Amino acid sequence: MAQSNPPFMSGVPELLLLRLLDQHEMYGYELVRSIRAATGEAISLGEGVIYPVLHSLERNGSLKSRRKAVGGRTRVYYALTAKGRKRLDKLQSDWRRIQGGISNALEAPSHA
Amino acid sequence: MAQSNPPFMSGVPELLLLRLLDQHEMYGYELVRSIRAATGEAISLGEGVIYPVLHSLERNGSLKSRRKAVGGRTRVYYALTAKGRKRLDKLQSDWRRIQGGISNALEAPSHA
DNA sequence: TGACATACCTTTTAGTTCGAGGTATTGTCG
DNA sequence: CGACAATACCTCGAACTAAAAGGTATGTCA
Repeated sequence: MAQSNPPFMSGVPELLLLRLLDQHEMYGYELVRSIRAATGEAISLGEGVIYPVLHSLERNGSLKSRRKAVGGRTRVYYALTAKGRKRLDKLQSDWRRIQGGISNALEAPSHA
Repeated sequence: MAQSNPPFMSGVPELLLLRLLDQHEMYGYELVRSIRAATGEAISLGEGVIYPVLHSLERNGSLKSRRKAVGGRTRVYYALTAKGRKRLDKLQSDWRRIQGGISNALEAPSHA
């Protein structure tokens, strides 16, 4: 099944992760819940989305990670690098451009 | 090259086409320019995007088409069906949900 | 004639989200 | 003590789709 290309979601996981990690470092499992909370339950991303994106962002230098043992469990905390902050800036401006463009289009009168 | 997954564009071509055709019938080549205009130049979609989407929307019954000869040239005009209008409603509400969720996330204070 | 705009179309490519599945540890409740 | 939920990490395969480039043909205008 795997509805793989849900409308309007492309790039969203990356934007949200970078945005949340810009506030403070977090680990994967925590991010799953933070995304739901930060978006007011509007967007929910599974672990199968979060972890791959986290890994690819770390690979390309946007994030750095450190392991931390907390109460017997090991957590992998991620934080933004300078490159990650630049990437976030770009994504945010892309988002605003597209969001604005669509707003323009939707605001026009219907079935004129 | 074919930058195939540009951020934030998934579902956008379909939404814009349905939205513009909800105002009045149009043909492909015209839609290419209308999208640029309607979005305030923020979004530009090539014919290689428009035509396939038009065809798939017609195939699934969201659009109906009629050929029309205009000044020696043939144009294929597309118009929304009832099903297309329902599809537009759904996409618009999906868009608003996601757009709202992202707004929430972006509005929170940075690097707390 | 040449060049450009109009008007239609297809093929190939890239890549990303998603669900499902898998492992292991800790905490909780009866 | 045993069972189960929650925590925490991870991988894989499938489905979908936007984009670029390329292709055809006609009309217009200098």
